[in-house]
Amino acid sequence: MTDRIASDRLEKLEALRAAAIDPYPARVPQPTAIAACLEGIDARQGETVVVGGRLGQVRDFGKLRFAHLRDRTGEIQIGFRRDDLAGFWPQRKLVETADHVVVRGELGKTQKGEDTVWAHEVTLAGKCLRHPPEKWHGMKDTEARYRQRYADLFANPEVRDTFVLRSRIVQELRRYFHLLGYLEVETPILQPIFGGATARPFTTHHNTLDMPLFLRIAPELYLKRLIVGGMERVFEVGRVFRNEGISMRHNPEFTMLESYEAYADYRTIMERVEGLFAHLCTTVVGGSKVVFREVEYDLQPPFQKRAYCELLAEKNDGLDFFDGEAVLRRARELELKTDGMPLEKVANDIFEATVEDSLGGPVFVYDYPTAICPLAKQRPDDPRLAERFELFIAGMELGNAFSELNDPQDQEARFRKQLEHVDEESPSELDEDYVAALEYGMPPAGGLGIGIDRLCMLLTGSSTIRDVVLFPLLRQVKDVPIQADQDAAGDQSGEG
RNA sequence: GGGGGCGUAGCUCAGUCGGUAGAGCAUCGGCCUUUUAAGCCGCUGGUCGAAGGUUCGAGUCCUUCCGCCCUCACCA
Repeated sequence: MTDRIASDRLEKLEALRAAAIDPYPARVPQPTAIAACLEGIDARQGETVVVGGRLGQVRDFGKLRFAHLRDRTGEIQIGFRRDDLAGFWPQRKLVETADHVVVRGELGKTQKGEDTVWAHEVTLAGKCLRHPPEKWHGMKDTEARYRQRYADLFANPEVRDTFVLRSRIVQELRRYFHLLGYLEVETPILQPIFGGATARPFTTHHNTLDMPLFLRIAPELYLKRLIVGGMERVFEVGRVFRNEGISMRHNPEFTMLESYEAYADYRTIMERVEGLFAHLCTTVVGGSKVVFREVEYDLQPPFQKRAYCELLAEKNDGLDFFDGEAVLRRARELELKTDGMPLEKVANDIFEATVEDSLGGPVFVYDYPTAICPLAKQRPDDPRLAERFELFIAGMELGNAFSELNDPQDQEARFRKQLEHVDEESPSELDEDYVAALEYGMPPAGGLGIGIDRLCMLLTGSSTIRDVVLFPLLRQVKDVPIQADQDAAGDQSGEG
């Protein structure tokens, strides 16, 4: 038996059909949520209920069998007694672990006092044809878990808990912005010019327009066009795509929150971020403390605030970001690449190499050098610095925010400067339409970007991004054992 | 892309020095009306990731390839 369709389960399927039982009926009795059945159950003994879900381990005593039934809301034991199930009894063994069933029965208890639905009518709702993962160890193989998340989800309940939590995090994040009067919007994912971040894009092509397109690396430039248009407070939660490496912190497509608020600056946005974390702590986390990679973090605002250049100097023997010679010297010490790179990028690499990992946080790192912030407004008192901050927690960059540059001439000049060092990560052309938008006048505004996946990692205690992404990108394979054996599985081709 | 590790039954895993391919669970058969990792008895189940090589003999040693994980690089 090398095929993954279990032959014994196929035989049962055929036996069911022979007994005129549809293993995949179009309609079944509508079940009520198991959690609702459990509510006040002690006062409801003998009440008839209908529950539905996937069948757990069956414990067979000949004329009596037990199994647990799980739906999205909870789990309850089902008791199958021969004397109550004259019609179903001959077929009882054709319905087994991992099948979907709907059971009509009465609420009761076992001799040991466990809440149980004593079945009077059993309807097979969907037959499972594959061997389910092992009952005790669950599904451990990480590759199989990611490739077959559907099995991971029912074999490992904590996986589902994580994604329920993720859903609630996003829901509460939306609610937080709605309460502040923000409007949720959607902007193009297919973009003729990519911008708003530094990253290699995915490329695609529109046939009818015969036009090359990029999958967005950030929604930033479109959202700020909306600020020009007078929408004043907008946010978007959406997928962005970066054609880069995969790691515990990186998936090629990930979810980003971006928000823009007119008449705000980066100080306002710091308050917004602190308010967001406070909101998430009370509504989702149930406290301000989270444990991530065995370290506890307290997310109670206010957060620590540290100046970028100070941190750089602290960790690098007083290094001055703007002292080119010292920067190159230090970069060589750290064995960082320097050839052909702009000095500010080298200096920032030093920052990332020496400072970031030590930022347990939560900490706002603020006032980044303007040279590495092409979309942020300069500090009026020191144009070398930009009004920008990033939020670090657990050494991870979780958020990025700035006072948005709204001077169209300055913006165009900075775009032109970017084009001097063209590489795969830089836009290939100047986004003239964005400059045109700014020329119509954008109010001063504060903008924010938060990596939702990383936020979820932190709040769910998941050490890898793949545990908060339902279907992380994996290399496609044709010949691993996970694929059904064509011969044994019959005609499995295509989905029509 | 660089470095390290791993891949054995449907699932979770052993497999010693190179010498007949193993266990538990699941499945199947038998007993059992209060179990909950049910229990007891019996059976079945293998392309040892793939290909090649060394050897009388390879799960084990060598080479190449595939996949996953970890780590570094880059980013959020």
